[in-house]
Amino acid sequence: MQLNEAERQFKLATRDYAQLAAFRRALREFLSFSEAAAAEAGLTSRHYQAMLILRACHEGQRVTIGDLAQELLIKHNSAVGLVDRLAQEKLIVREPSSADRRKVELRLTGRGRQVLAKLAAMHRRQLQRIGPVLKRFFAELSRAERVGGREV
Amino acid sequence: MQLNEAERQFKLATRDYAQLAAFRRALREFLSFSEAAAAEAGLTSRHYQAMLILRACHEGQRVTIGDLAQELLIKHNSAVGLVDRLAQEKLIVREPSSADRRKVELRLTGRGRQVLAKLAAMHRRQLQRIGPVLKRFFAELSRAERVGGREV
DNA sequence: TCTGATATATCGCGGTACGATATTACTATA
DNA sequence: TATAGTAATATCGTACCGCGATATATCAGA
Repeated sequence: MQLNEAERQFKLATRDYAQLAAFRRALREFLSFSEAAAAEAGLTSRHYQAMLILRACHEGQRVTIGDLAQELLIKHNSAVGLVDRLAQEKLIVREPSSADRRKVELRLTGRGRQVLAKLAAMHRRQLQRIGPVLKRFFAELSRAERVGGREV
Repeated sequence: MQLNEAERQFKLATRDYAQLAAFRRALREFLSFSEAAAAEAGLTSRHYQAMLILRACHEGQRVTIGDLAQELLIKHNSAVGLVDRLAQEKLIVREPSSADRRKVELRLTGRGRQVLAKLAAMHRRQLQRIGPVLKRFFAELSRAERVGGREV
């Protein structure tokens, strides 16, 4: 196929596009799995991610709405809405910080931890399944890098 | 930290949650990068993904709206809306199929290919950057798998 | 105590995916 | 060549979610 100027400049051939497309496809499949798994529990993937962040932090540490926003790469007002939804589902509770009364600390409920445990286990298994595919992708990618951006 | 029933059942400790959280964080960072890169060109990440699919297919092959929906893991009515937006931005054109007049074949415009080439190159570089991180994650994950779901 | 910064909350908007449905075109069978 | 059934695309209304703008409460420093 005739390459256009930009494609020549960036040294991209159909094969490279196919490789990138395959990676994105794998990513979509994982995210789609995540949505479906969460949906089984009546949640969204965002809910799962938020709970994961709460559970992953060290004991004694408390995650605030601001922390959550920062970790999820969303604005704090978006995080407020997310926390509203999580609290409504009785997955987490808001606890006003005693040290700084502007802050709201978030804690998983028992139900939250149980739902999360199941979801986390499912995600772990799924990642173990797709791991080899992604490993191969990145191996090819770094090989291409060594020979100057294109396979030989 | 005291583990609840579900966590014991699935053999999950705080460290495992942290690992999963770190992976999701890396994913979010990549997706966020993708959104930002697309936004620079006045597009969304979805636009990029759709164009990537059109460009990745073998020469002579034509992607229809149904194909696009299937590849993007969205419903066909969602794909129609996406194609509307791409066509409005003059990134692709609709071409009624001569073989089956129900179908609409999609083709990248010159502008579409140029924009895509730049975005693809940026994504490729970003993936080369984050590759080592993800490789390490999957290595740890498969190591944990071999010793029975938990690090020793 | 005044001022500016910080943390959370509220409100309305826009984008996008979806379900339901419509429209057009193809295919098979009699 | 009717007719029924299926397939591909399009349309419409709805819902969710992230965001910008703004408000309110609290903290920290001069």
